[in-house]
Amino acid sequence: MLFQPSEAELEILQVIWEIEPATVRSIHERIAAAGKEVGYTTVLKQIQRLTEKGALEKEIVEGSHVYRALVKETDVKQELAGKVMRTAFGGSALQMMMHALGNEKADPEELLQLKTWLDQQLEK
Amino acid sequence: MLFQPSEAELEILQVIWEIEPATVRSIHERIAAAGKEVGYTTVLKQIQRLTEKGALEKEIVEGSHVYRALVKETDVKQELAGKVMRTAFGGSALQMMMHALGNEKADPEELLQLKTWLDQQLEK
DNA sequence: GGGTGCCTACGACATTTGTCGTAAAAATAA
DNA sequence: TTATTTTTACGACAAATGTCGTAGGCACCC
Repeated sequence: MLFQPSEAELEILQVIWEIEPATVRSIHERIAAAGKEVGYTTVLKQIQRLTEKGALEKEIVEGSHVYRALVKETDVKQELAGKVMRTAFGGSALQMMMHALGNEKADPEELLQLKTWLDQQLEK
Repeated sequence: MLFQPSEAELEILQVIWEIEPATVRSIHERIAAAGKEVGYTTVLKQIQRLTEKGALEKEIVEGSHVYRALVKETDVKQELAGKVMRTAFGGSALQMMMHALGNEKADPEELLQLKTWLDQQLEK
């Protein structure tokens, strides 16, 4: 089974996918910049756990520790979205979609892109 | 903040939304029928916790206990889908969509329905 | 009235999560 | 070479989760 990160773990993974290879400090800074105030050692601990679980690998380059993801962003996200769709929306992408956009009026730009993608899918 | 059920809790909520008002036994049976083997008291415990948390209410009708949901299906699901969209897909419904359908070739029927809904959205 | 069974109430546990604090190790600055 | 500042390694904890086991209650059957 593919790796299913917890919330805090996913947050860290996202940063790593973006700036990989990353140091604990750089990751902590990103998280902080995103408005989430959490201690440095808290982030470190999560990173260590992710490494234990095999989702990250640590490499020591000239004394400093840098981390890289061992799980692919697409795979993890596909697993996540797929699981939600299956367990909460009976496997219906449409249902999931409607609930996701629900009340908030969807961004027109998004809708157009979605339409483009959809037309493409229908052609096949 | 809206109620955010854990996995096991959501599974029970789904059954209740469907057959409400429900008894512990009927819920347990549904879960079992769906292929998830879990003890009767396990389900009971989850139901009691959901009730404590205010997601369900218990009524005693002629000696037997029946439960009803106090949280709306739409609200809970909107919260869930919205949260995933925001935290994992940067708020992009399109991204979530593509990952959800990802590898598996999407069901044409689904895609058509989605298209219909989409066109409707675009008109507004 | 006593036995048999289903139901509910409760507590217990092992795990997982999210967060830190502290101490040891390393790297830097003085 | 000593202070000082960073970093890393490890527990430690409380809360949440998923699962049961056990003990009482009640209802029904003979």
